[in-house]
Amino acid sequence: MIAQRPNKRATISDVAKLAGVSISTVSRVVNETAPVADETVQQVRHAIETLDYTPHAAARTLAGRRTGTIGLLLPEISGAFYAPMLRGIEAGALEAGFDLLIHASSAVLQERGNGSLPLAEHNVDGLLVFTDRLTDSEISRLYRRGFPLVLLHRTPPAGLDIPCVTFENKAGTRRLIEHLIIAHGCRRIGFLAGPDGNEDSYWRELGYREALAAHGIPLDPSLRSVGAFDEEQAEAAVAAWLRQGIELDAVFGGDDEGATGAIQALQRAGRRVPQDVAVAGFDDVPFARLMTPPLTTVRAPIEMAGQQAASQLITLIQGGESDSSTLLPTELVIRRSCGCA
Amino acid sequence: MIAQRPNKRATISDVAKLAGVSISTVSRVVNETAPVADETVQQVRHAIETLDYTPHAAARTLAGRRTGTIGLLLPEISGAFYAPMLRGIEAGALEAGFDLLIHASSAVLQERGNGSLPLAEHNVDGLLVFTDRLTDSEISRLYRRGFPLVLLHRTPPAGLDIPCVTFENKAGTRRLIEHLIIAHGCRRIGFLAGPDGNEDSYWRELGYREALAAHGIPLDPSLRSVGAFDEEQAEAAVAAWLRQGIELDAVFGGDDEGATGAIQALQRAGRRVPQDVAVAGFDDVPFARLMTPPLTTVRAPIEMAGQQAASQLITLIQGGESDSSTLLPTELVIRRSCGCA
DNA sequence: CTGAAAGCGCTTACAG
DNA sequence: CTGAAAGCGCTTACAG
Repeated sequence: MIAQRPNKRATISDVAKLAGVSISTVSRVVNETAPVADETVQQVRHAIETLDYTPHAAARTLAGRRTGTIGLLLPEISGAFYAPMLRGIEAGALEAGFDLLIHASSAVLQERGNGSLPLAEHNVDGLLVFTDRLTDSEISRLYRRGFPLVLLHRTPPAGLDIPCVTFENKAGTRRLIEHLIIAHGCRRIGFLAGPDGNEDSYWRELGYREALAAHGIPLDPSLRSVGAFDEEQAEAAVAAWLRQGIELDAVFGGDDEGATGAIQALQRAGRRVPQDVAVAGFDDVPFARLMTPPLTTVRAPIEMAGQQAASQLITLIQGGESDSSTLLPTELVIRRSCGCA
Repeated sequence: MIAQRPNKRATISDVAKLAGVSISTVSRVVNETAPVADETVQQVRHAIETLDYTPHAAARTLAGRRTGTIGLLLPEISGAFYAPMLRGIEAGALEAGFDLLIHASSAVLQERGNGSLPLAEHNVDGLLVFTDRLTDSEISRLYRRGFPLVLLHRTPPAGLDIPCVTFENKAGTRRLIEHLIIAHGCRRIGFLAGPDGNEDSYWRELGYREALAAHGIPLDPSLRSVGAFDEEQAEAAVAAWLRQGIELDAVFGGDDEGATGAIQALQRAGRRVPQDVAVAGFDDVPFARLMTPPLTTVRAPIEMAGQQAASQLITLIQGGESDSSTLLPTELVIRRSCGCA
């Protein structure tokens, strides 16, 4: 068993005393916020070292009115999607010297017992919002307070000029579906939608429709189901199609997880992929190329999206201007699951 | 272009004024830290609501000497390993009402320009350390200050009584290797070590050796290479074995990423898995069961490890006692890559 | 280049 | 049950 023994820490006054200067001067050498005589700097530095002094973040925040931290609101941490996204956000935050506070709870911005919000104006200087859990009205409230906000994969509520960064979902999907149509002659292409209300999915569906329309293929509503960007749900959806005897020559999984589930269902039912049914995804998650067959998909710059979102947020925090909306390019990645050799 | 317009916020004094009470009273109703007359409570609550008041975290921290936040130090965010680990840590933190601050930089605990540490005594109440980047001496320094610390996948520097949580690496690996030996008659089993100095890998190697010894199989040093828990490095290592004409009837990838690389190298060289060479991993990452062939591996309770580590840290922070070391059980997961049907 | 002082927004004894 | 006051450890005008 281990118990903790508390311990006194050096403060700015201790340093000032030891160095024989005022705390203002210590603050100045620590922050390089005003010129200080060389000799004085040396004394202060030495005192800092011998006392192992480290400034107290909360005191700084309170006195200086900034936390040096950005917050991230996530729906939940799972799936291959998150690692690259977090890496990008971390990179964006760090390169500007900001810390990252994350909240993946489903109850985010729910009040806590003590009445404070888990992630709000006071522990972060701004918020990156990637979740449907935050309602439009909560977003409005923060926005009206002038609190810096950047949305990921989600457009702002009507009338609010909040920056958002998303992928070029529609064009990417359209290119993918057209490849299926043109190169592989597919005409009955199943579409697996994402979770309800998901905007990425909304645009992908538009791209899907455009591709069909452009090639004179009528839209068949029975070819639409919900995979929810979830392997299991996608598998169930495709299994249901198969059970109902719905003819398919391809299925677009909505994302790579959905494609994975689709492949499972197909193979389980004895269909060969891609010989009997082509399958394609979206994201190009690290595992996509390792699947059997390797997955044809649309590469989304997930990491870059995270980094850009973080950078934009920090620009806003620092009083700068930010683009109101960023659409990151996507790229078709052709592998074998579509039928290409 | 979007620019930010700042905005005034209500403070505890505003609330006190509006409610016609002192700030002490407001503090008491907000924190439920002392009995307050019902009527007063109502007035204060009402004032809080009309002013949309939210306590300032930094002020609370400064006055109350706690941040309500735990920090996490990671080497880098990548691989299928991280999502479950983060999920567990988040869960552990949240259930105790703590926030999570993460740092995945390689330069962690490196001083910043302003002399403050990115993650230290002042922005967090305790630290979860899962990285080799933090040297033993840095850990000692924090420990000596009485700063709550919990180590993940790493034992404390000699003499320091710091709690750590790890997997049952040795026993799990031994069971796995014995399965290869007993069920599949393997005798020339390649071992792919993790990154240099990695403790998980160290124990897995001991388990590997024990298994061989228990079955009278001599240790062949040429059967050891470094995969670094990385797909590409593992692939290169196995490719090198093949090129050198080293005979193998199985390879243990060190972890699932390593196993993935091994399978790639083997298949690329025309060897069938598992008919020609069996392959096994460690972790049972979400994708393991989806690989071709489905991967035989050792299931590590990654998410639980994260949660336990967070809980233990919070126990320490709250002045409680914590186990000095937690060894989480692992479980053999037999699929097809070992040769089982 | 340097210091004294006010103030950031809270919590927490101390009185009553 | 309630308030006045000190103090948490800094930053930042204001003087000099």
